[in-house]
Amino acid sequence: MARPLSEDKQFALLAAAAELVALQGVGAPTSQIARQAGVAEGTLFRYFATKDDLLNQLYLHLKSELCTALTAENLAAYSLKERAHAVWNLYIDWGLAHPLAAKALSQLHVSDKVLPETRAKAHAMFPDVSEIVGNVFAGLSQQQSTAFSEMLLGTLAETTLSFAASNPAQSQSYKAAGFAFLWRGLAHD
Amino acid sequence: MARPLSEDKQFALLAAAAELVALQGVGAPTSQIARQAGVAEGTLFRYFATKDDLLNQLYLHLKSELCTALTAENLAAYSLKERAHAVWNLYIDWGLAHPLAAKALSQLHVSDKVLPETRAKAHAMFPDVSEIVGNVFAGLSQQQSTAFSEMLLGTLAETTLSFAASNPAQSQSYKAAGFAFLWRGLAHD
Amino acid sequence: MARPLSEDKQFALLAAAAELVALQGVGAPTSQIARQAGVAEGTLFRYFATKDDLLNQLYLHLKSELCTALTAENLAAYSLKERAHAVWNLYIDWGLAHPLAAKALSQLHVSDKVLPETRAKAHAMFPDVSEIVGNVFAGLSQQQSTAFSEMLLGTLAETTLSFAASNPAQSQSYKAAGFAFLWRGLAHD
Amino acid sequence: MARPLSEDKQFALLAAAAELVALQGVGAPTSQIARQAGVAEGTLFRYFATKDDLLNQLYLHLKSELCTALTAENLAAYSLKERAHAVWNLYIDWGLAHPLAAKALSQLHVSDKVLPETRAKAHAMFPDVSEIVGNVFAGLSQQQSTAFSEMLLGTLAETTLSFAASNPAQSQSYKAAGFAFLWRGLAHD
DNA sequence: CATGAATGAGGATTCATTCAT
DNA sequence: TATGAATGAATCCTCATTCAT
Repeated sequence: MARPLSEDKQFALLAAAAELVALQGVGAPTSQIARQAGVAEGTLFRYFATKDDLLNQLYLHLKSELCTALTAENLAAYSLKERAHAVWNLYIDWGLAHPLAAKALSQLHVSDKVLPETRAKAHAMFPDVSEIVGNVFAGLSQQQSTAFSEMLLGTLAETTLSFAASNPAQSQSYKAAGFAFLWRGLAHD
Repeated sequence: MARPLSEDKQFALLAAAAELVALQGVGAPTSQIARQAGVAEGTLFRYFATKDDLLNQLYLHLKSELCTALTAENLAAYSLKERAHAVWNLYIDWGLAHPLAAKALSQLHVSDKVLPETRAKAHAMFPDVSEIVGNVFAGLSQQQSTAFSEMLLGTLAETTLSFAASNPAQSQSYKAAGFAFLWRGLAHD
Repeated sequence: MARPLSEDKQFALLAAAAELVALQGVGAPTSQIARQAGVAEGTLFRYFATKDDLLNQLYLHLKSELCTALTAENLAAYSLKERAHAVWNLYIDWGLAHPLAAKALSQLHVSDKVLPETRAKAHAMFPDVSEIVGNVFAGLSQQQSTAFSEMLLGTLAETTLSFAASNPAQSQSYKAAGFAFLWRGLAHD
Repeated sequence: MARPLSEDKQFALLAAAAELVALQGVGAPTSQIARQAGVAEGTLFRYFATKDDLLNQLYLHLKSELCTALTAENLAAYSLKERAHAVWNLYIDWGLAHPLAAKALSQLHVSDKVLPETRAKAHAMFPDVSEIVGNVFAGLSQQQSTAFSEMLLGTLAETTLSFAASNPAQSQSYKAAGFAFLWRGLAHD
């Protein structure tokens, strides 16, 4: 076999895509992504069949990195609220540590280039949070309530993150405020 | 001296832009927007200097329509919570009644084509909600708390609206659930 | 109305396309065709939706020019053979007078970019030659015989033309030889 | 010293090229040809210096296969017409038996990628048919007449073959009709 | 010798904007 | 003022060919 497809290059392309998507949105040109990754434009298309494919894989890649960050600690010994709070903090901290990744993710979140299948795959990566989100809203099925709560959790975290990232001096306060809001909203205790 | 350019055409262009931005995102071609508005391609640029200008004006236009909807009723006589709930319902109902406008707005919300000045202008249109959002979060100034709460309110409403619009049969339940979540999160009573 | 779509430019594009298709085949780049026509590359796509569309329209255009050449004279007064011979000569003479057009036509003839509908439309432009092609071949229906004979006539003319064009000194001899071959082949008299 | 490159692979590449050129024209990508042949992309270029070289060798290869088919039988004992008819039938039958080869050949026939030298080499493979094509056309030298007649023979056969292949039920009738046309055209007896 | 990853020039097409009419 | 033809830079993607493994 000749040279194998380099994981380094694939990673470099994803990293370059994350950065440029964060800064320019999903309209970032493939030519710039390739240049930023240090490869020829044609090379990008050996790793990703189309630009849309790249965007979908980037979404999975970033979600998977986020997922890894969230499951870093073993929280089994803690109370529900403590676990929830720990995961919330891990999320915000991940976003603060990787602002471009977080920004790229929020761009992809609202892009119709990311297919429903991809979103489903990404969703499946995350551990079950139905315990955390808890209550069933009146008039909604268990499933509908959970999906709705999960989405609220996600958008709350994204908003909190953007405030925390914009005001580094207050980031810890926004982080705490966001969790307080969430936890009350979910009507625990 | 009266405005020399037809207000009808300006309005038609904004309406066309709203529809196409809702369906295709901010990448919707100006040529299609012009055609949908029933004017020539070049005419669009007599009403809006650039495409970015059109997008910014569209943002203001939609925000202003939303604002009008929210201030339709005189709520002075009601309690704080009743007023808040009424405004929440007016928001969701406006979104359900004008799904394309709401969708366009959420596209513009995340677009970097909409300038900070435009966002500030739009924000200034809305009445003060500091009373409604209430509490000050620990570690944040009054101003920071209010800005944060307002943003949480906005994203909550947007998320609620998207669920309500996708499940018309449950739209009332989502609307109620969203408000319940918000009100608890804001820690009133 | 602003400037109308210029017939001159459309014609220039078709002429440029004919020349470049003749010299380089249907793979001739649109950028070169536009340059040769003296217009910007984008302009080509205002006159022809796609390159394939251009090729199909070019086919019709050239066939129509050929058709015009063949029907220039009123031959009603002549015998069948005289009429056939006159048309044959008009064909070869047209090809000798417009070698690039003839060459382009033979490239398009074998290209799968030219759709069956286009071929049908072009075929319909030509006057009925069933009288000229005459006989029915054993085992074939009238319709099959005619289609077959017409095609033989066409390829014979194309071949004759290419020999005549390559040997200008003998062009009249090839022209006569080709007709002699055809007329005997068709088993008239 | 034996040839170092595998004849199997060379043959597989030619066969793959024939099929893809038949179906897609000379624009068929080398990568697809290689894949179809079961070898790596780069391997193709160890057997053929360039794509054009491959196309020229393919032309020779197919012409040689055709030539073999035409000289399969010993026809010395038959009359001129019988021999001519037999060869004609062998041609058409070969084309019906190997439709992709025949289609590829007609694509190559009109392609300017096949060099004059290649065409000359291919022509030299075929036995002399000057006896069969017979007559000298008025105004043309013996050599010119023969070349012209040979070309007419070739294009007639190609046209006949395409009709026969498209209408399998009538293929024998087209085959006979084509020969009748040719024989009369050549003005024998 | 075989492989297939890497390359980058080139191709068709789109689109915001200008300007002649 | 309204029009829409004209523009050409920019975009995504293809592909013949090279060369490291």
